[in-house]
Amino acid sequence: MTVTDAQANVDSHRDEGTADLFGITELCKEFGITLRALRFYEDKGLLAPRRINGARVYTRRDRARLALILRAKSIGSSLADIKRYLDLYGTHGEGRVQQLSYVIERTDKEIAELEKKRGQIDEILAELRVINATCKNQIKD
Amino acid sequence: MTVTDAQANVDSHRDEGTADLFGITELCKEFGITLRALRFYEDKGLLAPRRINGARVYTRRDRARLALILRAKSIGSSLADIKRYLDLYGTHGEGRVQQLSYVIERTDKEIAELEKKRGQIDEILAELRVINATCKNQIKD
DNA sequence: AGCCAAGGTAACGTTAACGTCAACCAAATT
DNA sequence: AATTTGGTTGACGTTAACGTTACCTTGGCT
Repeated sequence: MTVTDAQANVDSHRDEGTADLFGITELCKEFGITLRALRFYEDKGLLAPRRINGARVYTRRDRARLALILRAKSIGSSLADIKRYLDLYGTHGEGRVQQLSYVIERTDKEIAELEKKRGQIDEILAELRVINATCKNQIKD
Repeated sequence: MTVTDAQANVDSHRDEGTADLFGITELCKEFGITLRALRFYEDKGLLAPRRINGARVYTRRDRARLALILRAKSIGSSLADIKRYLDLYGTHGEGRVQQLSYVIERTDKEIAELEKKRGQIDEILAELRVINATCKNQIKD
């Protein structure tokens, strides 16, 4: 993931183009989740796909949000956290100064927390590597 | 967290010395968890403190295990995962070759998963930093 | 002896994140 | 026309990880 990739991801959150559209089954298969889960995220306000004749239709923007939801889930964030998190996308770009500074403040905090979490992972990794190395030494004799 | 620290942590999992002992309230306050939670971890087989006259008495080993439990929880591991995880500590050192290679295999897998998780965090971090920088640019005008 | 704080078990309640029906609709196929 | 396919909304069930309440026990203090 390069900086350019990250920029592209962020950009796609602002995309509303009708170019690529996805059905619910399509999206579920792509991300390996169930229909129920995807609808559940919508109930919780994490997604708001268009409706065509009642059926859900997802844009690239929705798809990007879903990707973010799943990434955040995989590192242990709750859906409630993720919702607050998602609100940071989309509103920036044309906001007033007050809005902008709020987003800056929020992202600063989120960044700090994520870095802390990464630190926890590194600690566990260090311990696991010690165990791993110890075993390999033992087996060498 | 240096390599030496990690080694010390792993070592303390093998310590059974009666030197430092802790009561349940003491331990709970130190780690900021409730009595219920600590007892719950015991029910789930993550801890097995000594009993003195019915009351739980924790050793440094138990304390180290608890620290690991909480670290793992903070990055989104379930208690069931953590249990399997904890089994990697303690059995290595005097095991037979078969046991040792099993531990090596398991730690290899866990390490891979943690590194993947770390990658997910880095991706989210990259996106957040883009948003953060964008806002700061906007506000500069 | 009487009491209280700290500890114990047992059992029910709660929240998050879905899974699992059941019943319905609408377009496409046979 | 009937059926299959793919979608919809409830509504209830489930699992994990505790919270909460109720009710004993025990060592220490006065």
